[in-house]
Formats: sequence, structure tokens, C-alpha cells
Amino acid sequence: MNNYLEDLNKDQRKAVLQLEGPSMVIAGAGSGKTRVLTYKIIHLLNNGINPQHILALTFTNKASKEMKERVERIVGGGKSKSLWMGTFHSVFSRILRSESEKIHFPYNFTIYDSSDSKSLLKSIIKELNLDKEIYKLGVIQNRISSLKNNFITPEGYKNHAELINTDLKAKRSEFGRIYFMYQQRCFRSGAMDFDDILIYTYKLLTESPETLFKYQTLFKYTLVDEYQDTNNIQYLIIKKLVAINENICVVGDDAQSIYSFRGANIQNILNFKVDYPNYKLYKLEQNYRSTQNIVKAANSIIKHNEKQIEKDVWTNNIDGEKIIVCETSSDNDEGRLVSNTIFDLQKNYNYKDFAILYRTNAQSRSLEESLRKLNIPYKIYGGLSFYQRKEIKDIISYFRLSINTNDDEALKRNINYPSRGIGTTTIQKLIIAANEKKVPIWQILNTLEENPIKINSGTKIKLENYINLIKTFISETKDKNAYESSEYIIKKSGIYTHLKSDNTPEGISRFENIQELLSGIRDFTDNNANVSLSEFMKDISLLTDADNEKEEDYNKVTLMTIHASKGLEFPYVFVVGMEEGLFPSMMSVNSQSELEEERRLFYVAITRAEKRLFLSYAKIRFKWGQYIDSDSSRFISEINENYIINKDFNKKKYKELNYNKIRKKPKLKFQQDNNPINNINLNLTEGQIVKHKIFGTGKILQLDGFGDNQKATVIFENIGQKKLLLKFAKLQIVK
DNA sequence: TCTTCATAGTTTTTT
DNA sequence: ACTATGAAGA
Repeated sequence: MNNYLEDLNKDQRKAVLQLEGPSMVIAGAGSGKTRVLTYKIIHLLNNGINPQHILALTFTNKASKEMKERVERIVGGGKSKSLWMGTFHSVFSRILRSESEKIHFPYNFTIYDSSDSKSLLKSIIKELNLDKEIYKLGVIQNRISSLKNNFITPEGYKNHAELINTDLKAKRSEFGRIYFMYQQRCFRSGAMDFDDILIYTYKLLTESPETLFKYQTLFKYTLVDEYQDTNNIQYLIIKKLVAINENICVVGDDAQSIYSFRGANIQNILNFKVDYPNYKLYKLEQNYRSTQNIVKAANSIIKHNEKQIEKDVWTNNIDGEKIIVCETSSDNDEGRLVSNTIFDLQKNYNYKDFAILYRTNAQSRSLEESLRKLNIPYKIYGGLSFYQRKEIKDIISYFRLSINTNDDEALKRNINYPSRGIGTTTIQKLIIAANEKKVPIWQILNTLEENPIKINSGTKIKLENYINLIKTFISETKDKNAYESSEYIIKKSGIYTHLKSDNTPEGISRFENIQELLSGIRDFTDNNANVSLSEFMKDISLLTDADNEKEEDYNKVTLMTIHASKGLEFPYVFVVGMEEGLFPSMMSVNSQSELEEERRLFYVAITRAEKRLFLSYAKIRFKWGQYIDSDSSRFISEINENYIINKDFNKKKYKELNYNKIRKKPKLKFQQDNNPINNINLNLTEGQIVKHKIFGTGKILQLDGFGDNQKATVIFENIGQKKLLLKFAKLQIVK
């Protein structure tokens, strides 16, 4: 504990020791950026600073969780719990909740995730009778988000001739109206989208000087991680918050700025010296993570960018092996190459030492398939987070509505799920009435008598039943703890029986997810028996896949997008799909600045590797239902060739010797029982006789899908034909 | 009103 | 290949 400063090198220590005043740490990849941040917090605490006076903003929940744990390990005493540490969104939503009345929101405001926003936009576009070919959902959503990130409100838009002109040219004359309605509807529903959290924070700090002063004096020390990926509003918020004491330390690396599509602005790094002319600059240039070959290759790549801060990243580590670049004939071959290599190497290492990184989520499919064939356990980040799955969102919508009855999106989602005979016509009538009166749908439901809505008596009874159901949920969430009330809601809403009666493979899987949700809530209440459901719900929309890591996933190969890999490191890294049009992405090759961002993304990818790096590309890739020819990425030819070796996977050596041999006799020692992928029996064929625990003996008629989704249609002796998801069915082969 | 079947569009990255 | 949507039938 006393010697913690000795864990740091000279530059790191200098950065940590400066507690007062503005400072910026420009940290090359693998140079101990997180370590500096963590130790700076520790040093502050050691100098008697109260943890409540420290604001530390991170890029992901995971990063903040890990940093808290490291602080706790060294400082102890539960101090890390009192730190204001988290992502921008989580810290500011916490502040917004406690100041909610000042911005005229309920304390329990809902956070709309992007699918909620989409659904709201969709209904607005429909209500306005607009052509959805012209008003494309995704485009509208992105445009609204980028306006918000530039702090342009619907009112601001109205006065912005240039923006209006752009929309007129794109024949979207009604865009301003959509934006206005969207914002109004969110407000009426007591809901904020991701961007609103930042907007309202800024608004709060601007419009209420005493609130601003309160937080300016509360946060005596402010630290910001991944500063290169902050956007305009984040920049403005920080600037306001630190204006009194100017004890601000930002840490970042311009070479790793990869989120400009989301409004991140590298200029924030360059502006720092303008805003705080007396700032101190620290550069961390020694890389501790990677071999010489990897560090030098990364430097040779990033040199191709024009826009960058002078920096010379170096390492004392060994030269290591050269980077392997491999051409494969197809995406499936690429999958095989990677799986084979991992299969060979893991004899000496653990599965968790390997990561496979790709540009787009869609690329995971062929990789998963080949990993599964070799029984290599893997975990996959990205795509849908647990809380985004349909069945989970369905349940959560009841939770949301019970906590905030103004939440129209939640109401629309569950008013007829499970089906209770309230059809689209009725719902449409309710929505129209709500819009006419400018109130949430729930209020219309509660005043049916006073409203001239034409509904027949049968429907009315159904609606009344629904209202009463929700009312019991409301009182339940008030009186009981999170676990008790959530269990009550799941049962009484009818979802429990509805899913339980669904014996299709998908239905079984959904049912299991519900139970996982319940057990998650139970864990939550185990720590605090009196905690309410609304506490549990607070941050759910802000959670991502990475925040849901399970114990049994510890020792598995990691698959993720390069974006998701930021801040992580692995001994062995495979960057796949190094093809023109894929990486760099087709969308970015026409603009210099976007191409440079792709290059930074590649820089991030290769600097994740500690020991060895493998790059691969496929000559033919299956895309949009057809095969596409592609060339190797320009980024490969930009690497200084001293650090790479070209290999050709098409050579017989790889293909015959490794893959086929392994395929013929899969090794059994890697099969663990708790690993779902092993419940898939690789040797099933059509026509086989199998045995099921409950259904008895039967014959396989048909096999569909792959891996987790592999299904068998089986005709059982006693109960007839069933479709089973092999992941759960655990069939035994009789013959 | 609900279910089923056919068709169209989709893939860049995400708090 | 996979999901979301819409039309047609029950």
C-alpha cells in the first residue's frame, strides 16, 4: 500500500503526482493509461480527499467496475463505493434523478434504448401519414441523434436554414415536425433517450445556477478516461463542472479515436490547451503490452494518417514473432484457419488468451460455426444485449409501466401481450385520443368514461381488466421488494403460463431467459432485501452485453467487434475479414476523415495483441445471400513488411493435415457439462433413433440450423412429431 | 382479432 | 440467412 507509487514508471508517476490543476495525459496503446487513472484516484484518496468529491468518468460500465475493484484492492475500506465513478450516461442519469423536479421529469423517468426510440419514431411517422420510403427510420433516428449531439433542439432546428435546406433537398420537409413530436412525446412519457441524458444534464447545469454550483463544489477532482471519444455535449458538461476549481485530468489517445460516427470529436483533445492554458501535458509512450513487432507494425500503420498528435510509442519487450498474414479462399476457410490455429495453440495456453476481432457483428457466424466443430468454447459480445431480447423486453415493459405509467412505449408493448383480445384497432383509437388530449395513453385508459371513444362493451371489459392488472402491479412494486414484485408480475401478467405452454425450442429458450432474469433480480435483492424494483430498473437500459459476464464464461475464446475491444488486451489476437469494402468499410472509403478513422480502428485492433497477431482475409465472402469476390485490405499493404510474414491457407499443408484430421476425431477432453455448446451432439444424422428424457424414443426426420440454433424434427413413438432445440434437448443416440 | 404464409430489405461501428 | 411486414384466411 505504501509503495504503490513504485509500480509506476517515471512518466506515469509524474502524471499521478499532479493532483491540482488541469492536466492531460496522452497515452499510447498499452502504455498503462488505466493504471495512471487508477493510481491517481488512489493517490487522491491517500491525500485525504473524500471519495465523494471525486468524479471519474469512463467509457464503459465494465471499465468503471474494474477500476473500482483495483482501487478497492489497494485502498480498501469500501471507499471505492462512494466514488462518483461510471460512464457519462450512468453518472448523469443518477444526477438527473435526484434533480428530476428541476427539469420537470419524474424521479422514475424511463430511459429509452434505441429500439424504444425507433418504435416511437415509427408511430410518429405513421401518424403523420408520411412515406416510410422517404422517411427511413434509421436515417431519421441518426439525424435526430446527431442534432442532439450538436445541441440543436427542435426549436433550434426551426431557425437553422441550412439544416432545413438539407432536409428539403432530401425531400424530408416534415423532418422538423417529426423531431419536435418525438421530443414532445418522450417528455410526455417521462422518458429520455441516450442523448437526452446528456442534453438535460447540460440544460440543468445551465438553467439552474445553484445546481451547477452544488456539483461544481461537490466534484473537487474530475478525471475523464478515453477523452478522445467524448462528444460536444460531454465536453460542454465537463467544462461547466470544473470551471471553479479546474482540477481536471483527462486521459486519452488521439490515435484510438473510433467513435466519431457517434459524435465523438477529437478536437476536444486539441481544445484542451485553449480552455486551460496553464495545463500540464504528460505523454506515456512506453508500451508494456506488446512485442516489438506488434508495436512497430502499429506505428507503421498509424503513420499513414495525417491528423495526429506527435507521439513515439516504443517498447522494451522482446521482438516476438512476426505478424502472420493469411489469405484464405472463403469466409468458411477463414473460420477454419482461425479455429485450427487456436486448437493447436491452446494446448499450451488457455482459451481466454485468444480473441477474434472483426469489423461487423455479422462476421461472427462463420467463425462460430468452425469453433463449434472443434469444440472450442467461446463467448460472443455485441449483437443483442440480454436486456434487448424480445421476451426480456416484454417483461421489462410491465416493470417499466408499473414504475412509470406514462411510459407509452411500454404500454403499447404489453397491452396485448400475452394476447388478451385488445387488437390494433382499439390500440389505435387510444393512441389517437391520447394525442388529441396531449396526455399519456394511461390517462386515457383511466378516464374511458369521459372520453368519446367508440369501443364496444366487450372490449371495454378487456381494457378494464388490463387497467386493474396494472394497478395491482403498481401497488406491488411499491410495497414489495424487487424480487417479490417481479415474480408477481411475471406470473400475473400471464407471461409465465404463456411461455411455459410453448414447447417449441425457441419457447423453451425464452422461458429459460425469463428465469435467468428472475435469478438476476434475486441476486440483486440478496445484497439488499428492501431494494425496490424501480432501483433495479434504473440502469438497465444502459447495460450492455459486456456488463453481463457470467462466471462460466471465464475461460473461453472471445469474439467481438473491434469497437467493443477497446481498452482490452489478449495474448493472441486474430483480426479477420481484412478485405477492401469490409475493413475499411465500404461506407468510409470515399472520405479522407472516415478512412483515417478506419485506420485508427485497425490501429486499435492490432494493439490489443500482447504476443502474437494474425491477420486474415477471404477471397470470397458470403454476403447478402450471395458470394462476393474481394481484395485484401489496403491496410495490410500499409504495414511495414519487416514485421509480417505471408502465409497461404490454401496450401495443402494447413487444410489436409490439421483440419480434416481433427474433424474426424474430436477430442473429448474439452467437453464440459455446463457448456451449452457441448449439448449439441455433432454426430446426429437424419433417420437416427434417439431418446429424450421426457418424450421417450423417436426418429429424427430432419435437422435444421447450426450450433445454438440447431433443431431436430423428431417423431416420437408416443406423442408424435416435435421440433427440438438441441441446445436444450440433450438427445441420446439409441441407434 | 388472430394466425399463417409470402415477400422485401438488410449489414458499420454503440452509450 | 434472418427478421419484419403485410395480405389472406380462420
